[in-house]
Amino acid sequence: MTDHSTKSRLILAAAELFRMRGYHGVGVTEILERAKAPKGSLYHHFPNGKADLAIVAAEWASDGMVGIIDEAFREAPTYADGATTLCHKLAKFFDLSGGWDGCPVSSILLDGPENDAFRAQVARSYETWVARVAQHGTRLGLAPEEARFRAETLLIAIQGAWTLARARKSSDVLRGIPARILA
Amino acid sequence: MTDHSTKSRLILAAAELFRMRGYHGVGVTEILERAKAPKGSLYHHFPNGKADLAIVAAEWASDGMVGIIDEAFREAPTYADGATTLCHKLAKFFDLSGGWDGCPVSSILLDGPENDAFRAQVARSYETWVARVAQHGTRLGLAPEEARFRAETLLIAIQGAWTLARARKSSDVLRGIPARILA
DNA sequence: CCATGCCTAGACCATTCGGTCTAGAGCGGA
DNA sequence: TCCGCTCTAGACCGAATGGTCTAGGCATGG
Repeated sequence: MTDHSTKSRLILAAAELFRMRGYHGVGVTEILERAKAPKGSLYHHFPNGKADLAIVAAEWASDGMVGIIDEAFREAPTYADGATTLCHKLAKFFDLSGGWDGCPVSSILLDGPENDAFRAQVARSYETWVARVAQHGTRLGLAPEEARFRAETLLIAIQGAWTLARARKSSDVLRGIPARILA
Repeated sequence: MTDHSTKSRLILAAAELFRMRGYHGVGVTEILERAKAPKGSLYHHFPNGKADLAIVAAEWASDGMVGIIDEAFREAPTYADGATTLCHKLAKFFDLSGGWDGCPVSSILLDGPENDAFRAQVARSYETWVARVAQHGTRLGLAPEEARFRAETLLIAIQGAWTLARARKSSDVLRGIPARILA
């Protein structure tokens, strides 16, 4: 995905646009324009068109989130430190996007076709994120059960805060999460 | 809105459909079919068409949420009891919808046109809900500041849990909120 | 130096989109 | 009775939608 191949450009463009306006809010031609690719390329790389592309874009975005989680926890001395860093990193990411973007993963959920493949993809992403945060938690000394419980709480709060942040056009609520759930 | 006028039917149909598939995921003709109304009626009652209707539907849904909040807290002996009842009521509502619906308010946010009126409407709804929960909190003995803080935490958690519930097709996570934030 | 893939290119298509417009039903008041 | 107004009714419109299809560029391997 770091390369500049047509396929990569399509995935990147799709992820960016979907997280701004959701699956149905973005037209295929708009994705093509942003990726500077013709229609033929899209349907060559993604035979099922928009739906295929959306799933792959969501997977890519989900992997990105895993990367951010790892970064946040890598040098954290405690679980609370890691969680706090994560919230701040996400707030920064939100600010960079102009205070509007959502995560492509849930954008697809809320907006995509009533397709079980879409729903399942989102569920899988959540599970991956929770597992990853929990893994860092146990590494940092939490009991496995407690780590899992706290990881899920953290991700629930992040998801809710992100939505509120969009409504308010302010990332403050993301930065405020640690004060709420790490008391 | 309890009446069966054409206008009411339009609002209800729009709210139901938007919360299932978001603003762009629903066509005007589909709303018309569900409401059993012709196009002329829509553009008579809502001169700006779909956008107007969406705002009004979101307002209506927001009022419904306020009603649920009041119901949950009306006979609650403590804030924690009220918050717990609220989570269970919402979980039941989620189950009734077949485990798929989101709230129309945030569906519009994530999906609607990049229109500031839409964003502002969502922000207003959140503020109303937080204020209402906080009001019940102070009535039940919390200090105003603490009530506001805990109300916001509760609504953040509900928002996040709702999204996760949709992904998992299970309302369990909504019922589990009290155990996470009322510790 | 041509043959054989992969990939790009974009014209083209049917369908659906949100929205406009004219016509008239139905009703309350003069 | 007939006017005037609100609301219903749906034909109709241009634009945009997602998707298909044929043609050709261009590299690689014989």
